[in-house]
Formats: sequence, structure tokens, C-alpha cells
Amino acid sequence: MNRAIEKKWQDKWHKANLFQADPDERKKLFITVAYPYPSGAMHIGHGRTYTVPDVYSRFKRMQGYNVLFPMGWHVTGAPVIGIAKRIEEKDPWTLELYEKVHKVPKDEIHKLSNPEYIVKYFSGEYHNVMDDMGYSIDWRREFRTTDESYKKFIEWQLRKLKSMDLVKKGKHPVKYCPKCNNPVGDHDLLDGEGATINDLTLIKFEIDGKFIVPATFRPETIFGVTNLWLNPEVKYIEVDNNGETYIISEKSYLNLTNQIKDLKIIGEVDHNSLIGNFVKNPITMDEHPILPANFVDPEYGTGAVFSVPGHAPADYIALQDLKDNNELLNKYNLKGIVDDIKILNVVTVKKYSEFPAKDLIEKFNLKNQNDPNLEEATNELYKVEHSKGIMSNNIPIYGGEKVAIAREKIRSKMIDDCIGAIMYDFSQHPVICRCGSKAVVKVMDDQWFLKYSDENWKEKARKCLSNENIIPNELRANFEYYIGWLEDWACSRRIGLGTKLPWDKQWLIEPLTDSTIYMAYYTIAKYFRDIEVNDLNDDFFDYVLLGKDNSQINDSIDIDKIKDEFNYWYPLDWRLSGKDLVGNHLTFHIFHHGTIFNKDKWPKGMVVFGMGLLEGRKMSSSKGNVIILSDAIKEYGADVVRLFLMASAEPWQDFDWREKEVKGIKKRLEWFFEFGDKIKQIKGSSINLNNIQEIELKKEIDKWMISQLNLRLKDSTMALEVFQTRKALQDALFLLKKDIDHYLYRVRKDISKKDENVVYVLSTVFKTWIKILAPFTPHSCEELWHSHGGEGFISNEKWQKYNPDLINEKVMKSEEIIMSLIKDILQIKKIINKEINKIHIYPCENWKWDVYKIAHEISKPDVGQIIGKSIKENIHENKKELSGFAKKIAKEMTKTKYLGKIDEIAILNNGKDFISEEVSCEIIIHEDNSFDPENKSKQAIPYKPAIYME
RNA sequence: GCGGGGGUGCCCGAGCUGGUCAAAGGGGACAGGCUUAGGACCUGUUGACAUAGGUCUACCAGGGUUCGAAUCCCUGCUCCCGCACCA
Repeated sequence: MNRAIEKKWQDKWHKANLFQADPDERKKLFITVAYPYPSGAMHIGHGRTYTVPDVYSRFKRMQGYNVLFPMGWHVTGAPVIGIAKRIEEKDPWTLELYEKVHKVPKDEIHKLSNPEYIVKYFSGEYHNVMDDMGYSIDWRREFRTTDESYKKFIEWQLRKLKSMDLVKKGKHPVKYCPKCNNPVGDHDLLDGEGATINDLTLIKFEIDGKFIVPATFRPETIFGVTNLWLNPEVKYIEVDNNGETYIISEKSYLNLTNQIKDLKIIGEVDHNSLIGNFVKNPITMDEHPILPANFVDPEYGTGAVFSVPGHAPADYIALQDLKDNNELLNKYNLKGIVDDIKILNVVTVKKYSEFPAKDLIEKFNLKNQNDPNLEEATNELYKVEHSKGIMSNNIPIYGGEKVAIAREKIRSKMIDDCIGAIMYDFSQHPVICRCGSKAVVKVMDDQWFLKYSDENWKEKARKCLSNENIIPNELRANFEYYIGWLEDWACSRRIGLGTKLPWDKQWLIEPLTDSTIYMAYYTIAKYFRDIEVNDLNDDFFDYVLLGKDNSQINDSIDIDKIKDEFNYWYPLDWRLSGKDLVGNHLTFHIFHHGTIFNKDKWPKGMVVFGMGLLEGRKMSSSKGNVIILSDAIKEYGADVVRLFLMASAEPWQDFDWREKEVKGIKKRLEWFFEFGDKIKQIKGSSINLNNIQEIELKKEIDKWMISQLNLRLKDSTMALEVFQTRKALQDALFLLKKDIDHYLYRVRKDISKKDENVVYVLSTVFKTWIKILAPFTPHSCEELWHSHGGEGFISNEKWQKYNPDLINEKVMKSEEIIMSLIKDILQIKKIINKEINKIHIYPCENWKWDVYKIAHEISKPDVGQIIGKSIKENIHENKKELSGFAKKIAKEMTKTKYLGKIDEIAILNNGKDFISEEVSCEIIIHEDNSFDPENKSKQAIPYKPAIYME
């Protein structure tokens, strides 16, 4: 099997337009998989993602469905903008990534400085590699999301949502790079990956008509404030916020100015003039001194901290430090002030003292305010107080209330009373954009949102979800959770490729928003080549997709044909996507279908994919830990790659590309590929799969093979129906291969005699086998089909239905009896370790079968009942023997499946030669116990003949 | 913290609507056959013990339900994933 053969069949499929699907009278099946964002080369992880729908499509096509499997390119979004820029700037890391990992030729790479070229280049690459993989895609429907007609479709969608009042204007905080002038995602960061945005409360402490505004997670601790902290080594400035003057650290200005509009710097402020002075607590109206502490981070919050020594280890310990620091005390003349400070209790927590901060300091053995364990101690206390703390009884209004609840109440009260404000900051510092500058939290206003928080919309989404098959079903709970949890989603962007928001052209539509119902677009995309873009107006889409009668449609368009095609394919039968998209794209997909389309057009199923590992480690292009799909095809061939990806894990599980196992799969496929020639050799002439002469089989072992074949076919088909590609191959490849090996071994004598039964059995197996594997390894199967007399394409053949009548449990049982007899004989031989001359076999006596039958009817290992009933029915005279056997059968029946009485003598005679050969000893089969010197014949139980060796 | 999913033999992994489970299949290791040799292929072994097909110990740990538990229930330990404006 080589690339040339694969190419040959790909060309033939292409020339025959085999996978172009148009509406007809057959039952349809419409399957889509998330279109790729082509910003790099396709790797084996992508290979798995796109092979699954292909296998399923091919399977369903063979079952007689009219299958539509289309593909498009999601090129909207921002990442390529950054990539292009970095290429332009000749960033070495990016250049190397694209040369070495994505394998872009040297003379192409400079062209990638154009983002449009990047997506053009890689979508072309993807298309080629998908062809090389043999995917059965209807390419007439291919598109990019920047096509003008697609933009028309998206504009229609957004206007539709707006008319339903599901779009609104608002503001929200994002990670933002002031230099790039754009929001940044985790993948855009040099440093600070995983940083989240925290919600803080700014509280205004007045001093001489100005305000120091510490930021806090815990506004409820305002009741325990003893002092404020400023860092004497930090530069502070005064800024004007709408007429109020704030004192903040210089370093926090950058962040704050992105959150508060028109924040103006007034000038520097000398903190020496502040330390030692007093501020007013806006809630308690107490006066608190301002004290120096070097643990205060000028970049976090506003560079000021309010001190709650009872409940914050840092504050407590800083206070101790200060008391011991005469130099500082003298410098600012603080001695008396510090001595006057009385630590306050605010929150009560079980198992903690009045001042939990002190407990934590002792627990972590903290030495001073620069102790590295301080953060951990702080986190622990914050967590405990939040989850288990109660506001102490001496606290006005909120005393006795849970901390978590009081916190929210106090916060909103402060905001309402204008003594507090919301501020955002990162959970960790620093956060650095790829461009090298510091990122900030920016509050975006003027932003457009989709109202996923809308309860009515959520309800529709839930209904839509309940209508769907989810594979694997465990994820259903996840989807439900996400539907409930989703809040309004910012759907507009400043930077990137994409469609402009139709009513506010300064904004681009965000890429997760322009990819929610595009599956509908596939159904009609092939018509757009011949339609003027301007004719794709809202009336057009309303008519085609929603069935609304509208007049503003160009007469020259055969609109009903287009509409009929959409209605033929929709609803979507299966949507496939990665598990990382469960919480956004797939959930959005549900939301949008739920509200835009009628119930009869709601999607019917989703399959969610796991991730890819490489030799046990997570695959990642940016870290270079990937195998590019085209390389894998070059090395192993498409069929091997396909087969491995489908066999190593179920679609929703993580798969692990291990070279050794890939090679194992390759050998398997080779064995299968040579199987036809093997039959040819046995037969002595070529085989004709199109015309296999029927023979009535007599021998058990031949029937056994046909039985196994049908069993494997059945299990495999059932697995494939629900996307269990691994299980399907487990049955269709590994287990069937094992059966065939066993059969070949069993009939090895007949093979040399060119037995016609064997030839018939093997040909039948081969023909079916090609069909079951055709969805997985289509190239190999076409080639085999073609070279062994099959007519037409195997891709067009009817799927082989299993025949339940041929799955013969008794035949399987008889083979089992023979094999376990051999095993037992060998085991006994090994144990007794004596020279054996003859082996006598005794079948089970009739009365024991009767007892077994009774036991089976009782269907419980209830010895008493079995004996009772047997005696009543007069089954055996010897009561002692009967009860002994009843005990035995009670135990045995839980281990064996009861199939009724079978003719053991016939089975044994049939297998006699084989047994004899396997155990290298003469075998004598007795019909009674007339020769039984050691009384071994009594050992026999149903399905387990007795053995006597001499 | 919130939500979801796990912990099986040397490794990966099936089983998990209770009995046919000492536990599929693959990979690895070992032995035999074939072969000039190696590779490939085929057969067997891969928890312990055993002079008659058996017994014992086992599916994270502990407890329970049951005639019977890898499978059901409880407790503990532990691992993985998602938590957003980003494809």
C-alpha cells in the first residue's frame, strides 16, 4: 500500500463526483465538524477531529443515506493579525515556529506578514491535506468566513438578533494591551498566563478634602480598620477624577486610567507629608493614622492598603515590624500613634481566636512582612473567613450575618453612597503582552453584547438542548450548567478579520458570534457563486431559512430551489467539536438555533472530542510538540493514520499518538491487505468477490467462523452508529482478526487440501471485512475490492447487514468446549507431570443436564431448591450423588451461560483429531463409563466433559 | 471556590444496567514453532500456590448492602478538565 494507490483512488472519487450530495428521494444525513481556523499547519490532532465525521459519513453513505459532509474555513478573528505583525517584525520565535513546525517554505514565509495571506495559505494547505486523508467532503460548498456572501449572512443573523432585542450596549473589563490598543487573550501573553481579573472595591478615605482610595477584596473589614499603609519607597501622585482628588501610586495610574474615564494627573505628592497624618473612615467615621509599610505593592490596586490587623496577617505583622523599627518610628514621629492602635475584631470563625491573623502567623511561623509564606497564610484566612465567617455581634447592622452575604451588601451600599467604587486588577503580576509591554485591565464601554443572560433565551436554549443527542451523554450536565452560567457576551471587536456590525461599523463581529449557525449556510453555499452579493438581502435569508414570505428578492434567482435544498438538509443531524468549545461555541450554537430557528430546525446531536497527546504528553504547536498530519501521511500512508486515530481512543477521549502502536496498526493493516492473496493461494485461483458460490456448511468450525463474523459485524455496526470508532475497530479489526487466526489454525490441515468450504468461508469473511473497514481505510478497501473482482466503488457498496440467524450460540459453545478441554488437559498434564499414553473423554450424563435445566429455571444458586425440585421430578436415584452435583451446578451456573442440552459426543468426535494433535496424545471418546478405572467420568458436568489420563 | 469527569494487572485501556471476571484488546516482556540468522508471521506464558481441570489473593483505602461486588451505597485520600470575551 503506498501513496500512489491512495492518490489513484482519491482521483477516481473526485472524477466520479462521489461525495457531491444533492437532495434526492433518499433519507438524508447532514453532519458538520467545527471548521478550522487556519493559522498553522494541520497536525494529527486535527486529523482525528476530521476523520471521525468522514468515517461516519462513509458508514452512513453505505447504509443508504444521502450524506452531506461539507467544510469551510473560519478565518475571522484576531490571532493572524498578531502573527502577521510578528512575521513582519521578523520575530525569531515566530519565524522558527512557522519554518520548523508549520513547515512553510522559505520563499513563502515573508508573505505571511499579510494576515489575509496567512489564512489563504493555510486554508489551501488544509484543503490539500484533507484530500490526502481521503475525506469524503462535498467541496462545492467550501467557503471562507470573509467571503462577501458569508458576511451578508452574518449581517442578517445579527440584525435578526437585534430585532429580537437580544443585543445591547454595555461595558465590561478585559485584559488589554495599551500599546497594541487591543484586548489580549491568554495566548497573546508573554508572561502572566492564567491571570484572572479580580473584582475589587475602592474605598475613599478622606484627608484634607482629598481621598486615599485603597482597593480591597473584603469591604466588610472596613469595621476593623486601624490605619492605612503607604509604601515609603513608592512614588505617589494626585489625580483628578471628575472633580475629586485621589491619591494613588504612580504605577497604578496606567491600570486605573483604563478603567476610569478622564482620569487626569494633577501632580506628585510627597508621602512624607502623609505618613503620620490621619484619614477618616467613611463608614465608622473614625480617624486612622497613615503608616509606612514596604509590603505594599505599588502595582496592585492603587498602591494603598487599609490595615485590618485582626484579620490580615500582613497587616498584623507589618504593625509588629513597625513597633520594632525605631528608626522609622522616629523619622515620622509615630511612637505614640502606634502605641495607641487597638486591634479590632470584625469576623468570628469557629476554631479561630479573636484575631485570626495572629493564629495564621503562628501556624505559618511568619517572621516579618517580607516572609515568602505570607501570601499563602493570607489566602488561607481569606478563604476561611469568606466561607465560614460570621460578622461579629458588635458590628452594627451586619452583626451575625454571614461574611459572604454581608460583603455584597456593604459593597453595594458603598457604591450607592459614593464612598466606594469598583476597580479591577489582575490576580497576579506582571501580565505582559507579546509585544513586550504591560497589560492592564481596561473597562470597555460602548461595547455590544449578546444577552445570553436573558432568561427567555436561556429557556429556549435548554429546550433545544433537551432535544439533542449528546455524545458522550455525561456532558449534558455540563451544557446545562453553561447555559445557566453564561452572562452577556461581548460580541464586538476592534481588531481582526471579519464582518462589520451592520448598525455600528466601527465594530467587527467577534469570531465566536459569527460561527453559531453557519451550518445552515453550507446547505445553500453552492448557489452563491451565481448570485450577486447585493441580492443576498435580509428578505432572501428570511425566505430561504425561515420560510417568511417577502417581496424584495431578485426574480432571476430560483429561490424556491434554494429554499428546498435548505429544508432538505436542515436540521443538522450531528455537530462535532472539541471539548474545549463546550462552554462557548457549542453552547452558543444551541442558543442561536434555539432563538432564530423553529423547533423543527433545531440541531439533533452533538459529539464532543477529546484532545491529542503525543507519546503521553500534551500536543501543542507553539511548543513544537506535534506531528504535522502531512508528515504522518508521508510516513505511514493515510489509511494507517486514519486507522490509528480511530482505533486508539473513542472520539471523546484523549488519544495518544505512540509510534510503537502506530507501527502495530500498520502491521495489522498490511496483514488485512494481504489476506486476499492468502485466500487466492489456498484456492489456487483468483477470487471473485462479486460472485461467491454459496455452499451449505457442515462442519462446526466453518459455522463457527461465520458465526463470529456476524457477531463482530453486529457489534461493530452498533458501535459505529453511536460514534464508538474504537469499539467498532476493536470488533472489526482486532477481535475479528483473532477469530480468523484461530480459524486458520483450526483448519490448517484442510487448507493444504484446498478445501472448498474453507475457501468459501474465507472469501465470505474477506468480502464482509472489506466492507466493515471501508469507512476507516477507504483506499485500501477500494484497492482490495477492485483487485479481487469487486465491481464499482466499495464506497458505494451497500453496508453488510449482520444476519442474526448465523450468530449461533451453540456452535460457539461447542468450540469453547473443545478449546477449554484442550486447556484443561494441558494444565492437568503439567500438574501431574507424568508420562501420559492415552486420554479418555466422557460426556456428561443425561440426568445432570436435567438438574442443570432445573437450576436454570430457578435462576438462583439456591442448592436447596435445586435438590428439592430434582427429587420431586425423580431425576436421579442416588440422592447423595444428586445433592453433591446440585452443589456443584449451583456454583457452575453463575459462571456459564445456559444454552440447553447439546450433543457433546458429536462435538467431541468432531474435534477429536484437533484435540489429539494439540495435546500430542491419543484421544478416546467414550459414550458410557464401561471403561473408567479411576471413576473419573463422574467429574463430567454439562459443557465440561470428564477427563481420564493413563 | 463553583461545575464536570476519573482512580483497573509492567504501560495504555475495556468492563462498571452485580454472577459467563484472574478481568477484553493493544503495547511491552518471556518461551516455542517457522527461518541460514534477524525481522515478519503463528502458538503459548505474563498475581501466587497446586501430582486431576482446583485453591487463595486481587480492580486507590476503609466500611456497608447481597447467597454473590471491579461493578450498588457511604466515608476518606487522590488525579484530571472548564471557569470566558479567546480560537
